[in-house]
Amino acid sequence: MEYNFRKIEEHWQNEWKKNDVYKVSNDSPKPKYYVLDMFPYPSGAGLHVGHPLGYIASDIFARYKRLKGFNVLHPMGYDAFGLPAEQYAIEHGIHPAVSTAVNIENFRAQLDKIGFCFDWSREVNTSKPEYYKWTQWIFLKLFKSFYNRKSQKAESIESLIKIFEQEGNINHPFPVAGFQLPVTGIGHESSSNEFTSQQWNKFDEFTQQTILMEYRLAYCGYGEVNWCEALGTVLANDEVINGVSERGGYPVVKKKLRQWYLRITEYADRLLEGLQHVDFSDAMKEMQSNWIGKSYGAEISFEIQDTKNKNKNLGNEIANSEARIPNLIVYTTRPDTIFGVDFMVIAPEHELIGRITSREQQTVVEEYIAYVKSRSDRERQAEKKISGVFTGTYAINPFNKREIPIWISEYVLAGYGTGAIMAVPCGDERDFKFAKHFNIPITNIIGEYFSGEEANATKDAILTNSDFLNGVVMRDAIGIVNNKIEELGIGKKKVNYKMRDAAFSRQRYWGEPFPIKWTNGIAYPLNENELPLELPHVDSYKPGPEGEGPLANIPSWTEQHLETNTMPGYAGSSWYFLRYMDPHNDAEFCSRKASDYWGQVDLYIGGTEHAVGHLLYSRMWTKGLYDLGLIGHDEPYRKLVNQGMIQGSSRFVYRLNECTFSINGQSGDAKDLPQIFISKSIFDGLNENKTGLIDEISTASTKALEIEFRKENIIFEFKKSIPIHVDVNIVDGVELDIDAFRNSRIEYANSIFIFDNFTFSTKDLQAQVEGKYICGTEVEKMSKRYFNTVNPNDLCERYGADTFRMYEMFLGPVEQSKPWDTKGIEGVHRFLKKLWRLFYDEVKGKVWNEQKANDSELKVLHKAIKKIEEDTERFSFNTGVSAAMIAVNELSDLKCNKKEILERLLILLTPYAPHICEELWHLTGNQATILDAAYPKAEEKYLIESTKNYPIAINGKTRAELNISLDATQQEVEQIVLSNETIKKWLDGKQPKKIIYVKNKMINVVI
RNA sequence: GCCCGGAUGGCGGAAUUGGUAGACGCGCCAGACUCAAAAUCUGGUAUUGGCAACAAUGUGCAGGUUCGAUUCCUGUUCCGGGCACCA
Repeated sequence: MEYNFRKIEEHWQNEWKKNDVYKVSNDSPKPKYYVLDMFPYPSGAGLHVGHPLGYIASDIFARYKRLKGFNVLHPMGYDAFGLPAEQYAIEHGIHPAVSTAVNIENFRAQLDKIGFCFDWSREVNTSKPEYYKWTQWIFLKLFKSFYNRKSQKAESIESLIKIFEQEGNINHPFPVAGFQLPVTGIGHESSSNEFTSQQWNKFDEFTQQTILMEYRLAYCGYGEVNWCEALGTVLANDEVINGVSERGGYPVVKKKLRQWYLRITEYADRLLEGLQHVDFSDAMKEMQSNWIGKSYGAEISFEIQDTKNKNKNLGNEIANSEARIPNLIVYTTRPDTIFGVDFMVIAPEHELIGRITSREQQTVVEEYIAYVKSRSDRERQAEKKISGVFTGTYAINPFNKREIPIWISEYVLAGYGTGAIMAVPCGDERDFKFAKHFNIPITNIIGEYFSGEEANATKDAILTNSDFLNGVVMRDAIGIVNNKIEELGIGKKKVNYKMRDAAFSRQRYWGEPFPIKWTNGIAYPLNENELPLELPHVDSYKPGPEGEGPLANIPSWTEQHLETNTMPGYAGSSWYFLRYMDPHNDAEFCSRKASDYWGQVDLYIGGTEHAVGHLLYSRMWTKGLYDLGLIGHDEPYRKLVNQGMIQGSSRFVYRLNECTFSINGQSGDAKDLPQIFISKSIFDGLNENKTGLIDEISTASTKALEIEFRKENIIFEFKKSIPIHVDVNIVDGVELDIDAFRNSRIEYANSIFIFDNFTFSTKDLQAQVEGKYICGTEVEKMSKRYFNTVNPNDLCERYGADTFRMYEMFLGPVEQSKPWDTKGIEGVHRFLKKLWRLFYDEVKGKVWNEQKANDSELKVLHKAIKKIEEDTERFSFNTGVSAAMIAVNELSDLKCNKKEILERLLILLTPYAPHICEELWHLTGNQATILDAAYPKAEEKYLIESTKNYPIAINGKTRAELNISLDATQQEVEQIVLSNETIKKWLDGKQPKKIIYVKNKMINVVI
């Protein structure tokens, strides 16, 4: 009886489906456990072997937890809105809903073959109205809320209105300090952004709503987008390459557009603090806290020398209001360096530029700003070339009244701090390089800590050239300066965050519509009973007139004054883990009962690429929903495991290029020439300029062509050889399947292959030649365009899902990135066959029996239980698989076919290889499914050892091995060791300095 | 440029807390079974020298701490992920 994996897997997949074995109830006496995979986008390319890595890991863990007696939720669904479907629609005219549905169907078929234990009755799809109704609903909740800094939580906007009616905004200032109240003429100073209750009550509705918008958690503002005039559309960052559009190569500039935002900055502190209560890797926590970027510093105000007005003919045309230029406010984390400031740098977007640029500098400044407009933030930061322009104007250091030139440079970003920095070249590398480049004199305030060759960002130096700070250690000076600037009223201490509010709108079609109507410039929410606001049908996916989304082209939409933006990809994925708990509820997004039962996701598996995007947004949504009392926990994920990427291992063939040939002196047409490929080692030889190689290649090619054309007197020449990607699926290891290659494309049909020893294969001669065509290899991203994708279904077809699952795990630690190589899968397949043979022999048939197990067999079993359980618990699935292999090898060696042992081994393996285990479980007489078997317990009594083979090292280098009792004392050990021949030889009659004996580890003799 | 990872035999990887570097698997070599092949089984396999015993070298590179470092520290190179509109 053979291991017929195809039959077994099909049988059990049907059986499990028929019996709804993966259906999970929200009502169970068992403890709950929630295992979640990161939400997949159903891409048209389908799954390759990299995708299921995390799903297999989570599946193993979910099955393991179920065996351990938990009620396990393990759902799957689709993050179905997204740019690729819309792009596909633009190119092929197929509605995104249609292509998405097709993709989902393929995706599902692929997943089903792998045998996952997903509860498909809970499937969600973010692009379905019954799902996005609730995305819109939550958006409205955020729209109707503000962040109360006093109570440190989200509260309803109604309660804020009440506060304004009673006390104005004295206790609740605008979240963005720079906000300017609209001038309403109702007894209000435009320079202040405080208002009283009386003022509030007199404001007209527009003013009131404009003010409230500044507080809402979901709000409308203005932001910059990548605008491509030629395409008339807004582009995503990855559609822009080096400042031009990916499609067409048209120029892209930044443009301000009305945008929706989420006020995630209000949650910065709580997002930071929450990291202390979740089980994420330190690297992940670090990435998130760096992204939030909380820093402590000071805002310092510098007066600006009014050179512009000074230079002008002071006439009466200068209105009073324009006469005084406001101060330049900089944010610094190092106020201690105030006397080392040699220049100021302001962002090219800085609002003061227009007012402070001197006439002489006008042209260069304008040119520079135009240049920067075409550059992305990332390009600006990554740029090694130093650039900038002087404004022609000086700021005044408030402490020593020194004149400080104000420069503009792209390395200062408008979005961070105040968009202006005080540059201290002796202490900051970037400032240092800038000063060197523009020959700005450098003041040294840190004495010998500054070499003059590079900046030194130390806080330990004793300050010099620093007026009242001379002799003070920098670290201490920070506080002194902070107090001083507050005392003098020239600045204040300031906590700053790098994180910005999250842009929450896209000028696209394929996303959730905003449930918002605009009337007289005021955004009004739709009523809850009007939800879902369904995405209307469109005929064209072209952008609207002013770069708005395609919805702006639909009269029935614009007539109702509905918002024309749609929500971004992360809207639906910010809360999907809650919908899985209660997926069919049409009265609520998720009942409180369901979310209280399931609570946090206990295990979340996904890639680090989501480290700061999805993970922060979903954490913020969770906190918002928690504040509003809609759920009972404020962190979505208790534990996060990051899976590594599976890279592709590409294969190359090496084609001769620019070939010419002649027959009997008559030159031939290049298109008649078969393509000629040289093996990797010959190609490498060419690159190393090995002598004579070209002749040998030409000779071999000529011979091959003579056979191919059945003619003689052929002269052949080529110029060079280039590597070409070849489909990895027709390469066995590095050996090309020549027939498959010839059949893959018409132009390859009569290819000629030249092997390492210069024998060759033509189409006709092939059978007579002994030789292998060896391909080159390279690790690249797994992608269709490199022909290195491997479809999991092909592997399931050839080896079975159980083999595929185990092999994916066996490749290495889940967290690590590694290249895929199909070659090793045979070993895992052999292991499963070996497991099968412990039960059934091809010749003898049934070999398992009901005999009593002996001690050595029990020892193998319990060792395996302990190891596999530990490894599974710590997500070390690769060593878990290897422990299973060891157990099967040892039981085979012991010729153990005893049900008493094997049955428990099956339970251990069923999370990894569910089909074969279920089959054997039933074949050995069990009626119920193995899915709910009880996980075996490792019993220590079978594992206790009395002696150990100790490595005996001389000066740390192992020289001998000795079996010594585990309860030996130091004296006993020394005696045994010193009487050993090998050790004596090394000691050479001398006394050892020391003998280190670490119980159960090792012994080291120090000479 | 900034932030976060990674690097160990021909290959994927193991070594869980500073304690025998290379478990397990692939590949390769040799052998058994077989008319033959496949499958299966047995043995070997880091490198160099040696018939062997054994010795030297060895965890990207250069240093350091330690009786002892793949593991800790400093510096450095290369590769991967992210950097706010890919998902």
